[in-house]
Amino acid sequence: MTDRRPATIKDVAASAGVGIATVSRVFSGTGSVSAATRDRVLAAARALDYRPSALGRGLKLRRSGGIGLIVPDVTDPFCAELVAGVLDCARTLGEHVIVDAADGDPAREAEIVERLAGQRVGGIIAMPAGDEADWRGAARVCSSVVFAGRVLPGPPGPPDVPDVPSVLADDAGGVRAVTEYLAGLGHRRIAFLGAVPGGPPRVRERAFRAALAELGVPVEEDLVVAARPARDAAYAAAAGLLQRRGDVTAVLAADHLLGEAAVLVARELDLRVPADVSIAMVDDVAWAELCDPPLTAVARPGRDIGYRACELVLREPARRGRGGPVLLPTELVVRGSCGPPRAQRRRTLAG
Amino acid sequence: MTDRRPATIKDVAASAGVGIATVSRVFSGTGSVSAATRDRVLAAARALDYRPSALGRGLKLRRSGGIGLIVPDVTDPFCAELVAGVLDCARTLGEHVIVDAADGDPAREAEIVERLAGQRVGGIIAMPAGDEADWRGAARVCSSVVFAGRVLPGPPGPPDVPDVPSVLADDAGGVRAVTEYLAGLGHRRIAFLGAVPGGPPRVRERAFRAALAELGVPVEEDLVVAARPARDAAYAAAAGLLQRRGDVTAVLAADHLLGEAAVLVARELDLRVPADVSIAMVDDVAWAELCDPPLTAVARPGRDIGYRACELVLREPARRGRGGPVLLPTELVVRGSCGPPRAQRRRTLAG
DNA sequence: ATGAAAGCGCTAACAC
DNA sequence: GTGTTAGCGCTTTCAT
Repeated sequence: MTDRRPATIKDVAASAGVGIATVSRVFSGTGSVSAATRDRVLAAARALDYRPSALGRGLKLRRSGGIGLIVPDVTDPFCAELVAGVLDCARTLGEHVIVDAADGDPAREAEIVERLAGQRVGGIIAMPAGDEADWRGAARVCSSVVFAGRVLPGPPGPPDVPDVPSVLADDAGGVRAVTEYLAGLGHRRIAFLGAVPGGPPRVRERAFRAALAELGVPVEEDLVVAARPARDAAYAAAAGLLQRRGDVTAVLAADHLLGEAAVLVARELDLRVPADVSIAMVDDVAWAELCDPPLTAVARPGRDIGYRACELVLREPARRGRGGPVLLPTELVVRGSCGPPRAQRRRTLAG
Repeated sequence: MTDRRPATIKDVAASAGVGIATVSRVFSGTGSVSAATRDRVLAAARALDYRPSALGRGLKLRRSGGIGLIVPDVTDPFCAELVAGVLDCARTLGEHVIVDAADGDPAREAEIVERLAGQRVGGIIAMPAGDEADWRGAARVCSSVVFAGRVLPGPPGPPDVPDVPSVLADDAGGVRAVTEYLAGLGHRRIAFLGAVPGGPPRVRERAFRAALAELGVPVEEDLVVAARPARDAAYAAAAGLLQRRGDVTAVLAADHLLGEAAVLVARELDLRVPADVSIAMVDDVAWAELCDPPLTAVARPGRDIGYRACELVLREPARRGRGGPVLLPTELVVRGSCGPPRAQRRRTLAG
């Protein structure tokens, strides 16, 4: 059984006794073909197991179609949801998706963009790791780029990269909601476990401060800590915080890694949740519901973000980022990890 | 600023004052070019922001390169790890990966295969949902297909689809290890929460039975239950089991959905873990460590499986599935959710 | 070492 | 309605 090469349009044309243009018309749906001819062509194609080559078509049309998707890490639950959303939308629209993970490394991200450009993808969706400089070139390389779930780091005020639209979760709204919830429970010494400066723009931290200010609760700088986005750093930050300030009654973690760290440290310190400390976090990952007590969290619509971004990149390549980022609503999922604050407490790590 | 079309090899040739063949040679590394000429070409290319079109190259070479990856669900932690592994390997080898999710639907899976074939990918890696019939055609459509992390359902004995290699976790070994561990703790009434018949071949269940038999522990049919792969079905199965048989001292869940259900049901029934029931599961997902007590689990090397599958599909398209599936070792991660059995117990769901 | 030319499989004008 | 033809951007003999 020799592995013969795939049938081409020419084979089908010959076998059906028609010209190749007719075959093309049948498969691309363009032009008009008589029903009889169409049937003959279809029959021949089926017999030959013919499948139009996206390569030939793409070359002629000078675009391969398809979109590129760059995330930091496909195993991160939020990224995975976002990927799933993009896949859903692309499938609906009949496009394929080339996925790659940049692991937060701008250089690797740049390489991926380069490869995607070589593939002549129709658009790129990215949760960017690099900064403005890294993406300035990329935007030129591909007709349409959209950022999803995250924007470029940089000064708070101005837009990120000119003309790159983005679709994001309303993090500020989510953080405000959970902060108000915590304050409403009676908390006054709320700690914020956030990401390091220099990383993505700290909209969560800013929203936290703003919410506190609005509620008339003074912000204690000592309670706002930042960690690098890694498990050990997150744990260290959480441990440092909870040991240093035995009087915090609630911890708001800015992402699921930080939330995990908070839960682990609380357990290590024999702090009961929520009796001794309330814990809440951004990102409603699967374990939030499984842990004991289940964790109150701000759910970001990762799937919707991906879907929307894909729509943007595929359907509206013209309209570029006009009107600022698309903000999708978050939802505060209240579970058992937050309660009213308790009298002063002071603990240190055992051992 | 007009969005002019990308530079072609012809533009570069003209700009560098050489023939297009020379430019081709420079970029494909084939043939020999004088250093001086190479530099001129490179300079011209840089100036024009030239990037070879994978389309043109692919058409000429009659293959687009790249590989297709089909999983049931990218948000499933195991699938995500597998995807990450494939991505790692493909990146190393300079190939791109088209990913799509079939959601366990054979029809959707077939469509995806069809699309990938149209893209003329160099190979396909799949965690298959369909059965032998569905894949018989696919294998013909693409020169190299490999199954990863799962094989086709079907009769236990014979190979699955002729000539389709596969790389799998050693599930049987993992289940045997955890079963022996449980038995070693003193458990005699161990329940098995598995997948429905008709789904993937029940190697876990078979391994469980075999291990029990080997240990001289009689298998009670009543303690071996199966659920459809969905949260509600898993929960129902776990609840039914634990209520019906208040005397089980340990539960072995065949995947993380089932494990989740077991944990939730145990909590609902006010069963202390591991004092009242020990719980262990296959799949060492993130929450296993976060839940209280942390769950003992069989870790499957999802990432390695993906990596290996990618190597197989890319490097050894010739050697097709000779010597049966590649089996990668699992690891029993012992945490706090299993302990010695306790005296008889009898509980029912409150309300 | 380098250039000219022939296609790879397809679509889009343009004839008929 | 249908066939013919000219490329799309590239690799690859085959000359030079």
